[in-house]
Amino acid sequence: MTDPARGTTQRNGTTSPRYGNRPTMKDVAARAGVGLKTVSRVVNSEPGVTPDTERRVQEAITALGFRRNDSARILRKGRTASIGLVLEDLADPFYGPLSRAVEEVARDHGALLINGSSAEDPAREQELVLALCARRVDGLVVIPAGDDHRYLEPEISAGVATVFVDRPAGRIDCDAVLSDSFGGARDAVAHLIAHGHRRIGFIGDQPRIHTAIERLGGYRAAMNDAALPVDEAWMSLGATDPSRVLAAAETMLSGPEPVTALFAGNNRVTVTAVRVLAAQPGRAALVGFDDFELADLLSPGVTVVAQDAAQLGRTAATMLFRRLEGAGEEPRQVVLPTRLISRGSGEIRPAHWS
Amino acid sequence: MTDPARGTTQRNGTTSPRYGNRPTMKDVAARAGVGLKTVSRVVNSEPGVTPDTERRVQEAITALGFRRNDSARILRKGRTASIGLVLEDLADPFYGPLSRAVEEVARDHGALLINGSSAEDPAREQELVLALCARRVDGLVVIPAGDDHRYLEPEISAGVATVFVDRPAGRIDCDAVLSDSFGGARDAVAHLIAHGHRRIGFIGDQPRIHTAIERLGGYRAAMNDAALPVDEAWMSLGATDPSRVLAAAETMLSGPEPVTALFAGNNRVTVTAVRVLAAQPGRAALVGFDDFELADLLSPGVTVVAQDAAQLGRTAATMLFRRLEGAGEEPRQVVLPTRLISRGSGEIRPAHWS
DNA sequence: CCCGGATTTGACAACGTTGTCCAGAGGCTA
DNA sequence: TAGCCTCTGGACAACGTTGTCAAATCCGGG
Repeated sequence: MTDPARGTTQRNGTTSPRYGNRPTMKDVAARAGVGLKTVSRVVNSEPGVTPDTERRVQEAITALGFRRNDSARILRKGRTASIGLVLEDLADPFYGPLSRAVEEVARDHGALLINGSSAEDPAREQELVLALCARRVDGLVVIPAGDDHRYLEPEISAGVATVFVDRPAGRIDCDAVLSDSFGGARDAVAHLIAHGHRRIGFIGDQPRIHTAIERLGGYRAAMNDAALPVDEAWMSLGATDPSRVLAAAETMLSGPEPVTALFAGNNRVTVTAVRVLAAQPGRAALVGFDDFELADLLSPGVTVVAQDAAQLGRTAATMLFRRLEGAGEEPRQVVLPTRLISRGSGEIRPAHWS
Repeated sequence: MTDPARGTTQRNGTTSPRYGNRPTMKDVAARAGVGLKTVSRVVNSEPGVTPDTERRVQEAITALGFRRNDSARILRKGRTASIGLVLEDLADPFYGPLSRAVEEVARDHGALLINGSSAEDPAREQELVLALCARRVDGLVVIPAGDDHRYLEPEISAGVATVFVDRPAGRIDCDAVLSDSFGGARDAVAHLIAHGHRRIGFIGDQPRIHTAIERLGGYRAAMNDAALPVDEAWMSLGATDPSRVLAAAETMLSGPEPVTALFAGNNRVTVTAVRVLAAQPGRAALVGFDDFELADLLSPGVTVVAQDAAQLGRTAATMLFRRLEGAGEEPRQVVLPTRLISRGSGEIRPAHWS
């Protein structure tokens, strides 16, 4: 036995398929009584094969249950027709539609999608990205967890098309598709101010994350535009697990001068905030970043700054394939607008996003 | 030029990396002044290399930006360390956690996950599955759209470990992990009957889909157990897009003898039903199959039959890897229980699932 | 009936890696 | 110092496919 990783018995010259030892073009060729290359031609629908020969080959393929081994094909051709998507957590309702949109664009280009969750851990992000590069994916869509992506430089200059989404790349110059976090946050807080709120709290993601900082900036800008003071105690950045958010919200909502409104920095924070406020007697107002299902059916409805996750994914994937098709332009940054969907009580209820 | 698919210029004997023409172990070996196999040994941390030699190789690897080509490795070793997951729609909140759970188990086994959405189209399911087989994934987790999977027979007997989830395979004998749709549905409807309802409507997925039939069966069983008559007009199976569900619900809720309660066959139906009922003056009761975020904060809270999507995925992936590790047992079918979470007004509100 | 050109076919190398196996260097014992 | 053993390193084939190129075959026209 020459290779213990393969089937139970070594090849013995017959063409019968064996468990774990799939038939190859060579087997098909032998069975059809033709040359190896002729099988390849039939499999790839290349011209120059007589109908009679083709029939014989097709019969052999069916009889043996042959299926082309794409690993070998990929090795030979140099393109894998697959792209990688690294995001934070596939289970998060924000990333599902994004992922699906990327997949749809990939499909239009005949590519498969390899998916990985970084769990917001920079080391795991890097590990995943490099594993994908070793697989020689043609391109990468990355929602970064870390803030230093110099490790990607050799890959990119070796031709791996790369687009960052939701957050820009750190310390390298690279394509990116972002939402207007700053503008969206400013709109959200301005909305609260317009409704008479003066003491407004912001609960956001960890300060390591770009969008968290941008949204905090938008919050500050809106308060500043309205000449309102900002108390340090009104701003809380950190993990988005329910316990942390709950604690932060309760602190802001208690004390001698509690906030009268909360601005939640992303969908997970918003959901926890909804729960906290539902349990409070004198309900504070709430605006959340990211829309979510049934937000309009809660009472009161939750006003949100909506970003179109699917559009983010679609745009990124489209940029990626354009780059793969050869355009060697400078890296671009695309910023998509957000949309304030007002659902405060007494206001009209617009249709749910999408 | 021997191969136009590769870089802009043919290899010329130097070892410098070139755009689209990555360095190989051969290049590293030349630069480090060692043999090819020695580089392989260093890359794979195999024993039998002196520290000095190893250092020289490592330097060459770094200098050239070498990264092992896993396509070649896969071809040689016969295992891809990747599994495929074919589901209906990654954007559906039911599949996100499931997918994540599969990924997590795969990760524990050092495997990557290739993801594809069938869009509930049997042809697309087959196309995806076969594309994954051509990539020689080690295993497949399939949420089937079609009902005839004989096309998978050659693949399975060639060693592709396959587990079906949520719905059983059609016309082949194969591992499957299911939720107790029948029992869950019966519990749901029994719950409504216990609360005094006599005319109960069921809106479910297309009759082609196994779970839809099972849940309809559970509905019938519960009605039958209570000796209640069932009107044909109370049962509607079909696509789960909002317009169809809306029409079905409105028909059931109108007329001389409207239903007083609805049982929704899955999460998408439930969401639409919530909207319909919210717009109705005399609110009918609602129980839904599948739990959803914030179901408890709607008023009234929505009682659901919860299935643990993550647990489905985890179980399936675990079975898959066990099979890969060699156990050649008979195909097994695992049925996971569902859990009725009662949230009707006036009742206690248990914590949200998970 | 034979020649020229077009068409069909197959032998062979290459893609980049890993498994096998052998050669050479170095150390130890007798 | 011969003989043996261990350790390190490298040559080579193989994985299954596709691109190149040349050989074989066929056809019609002169």
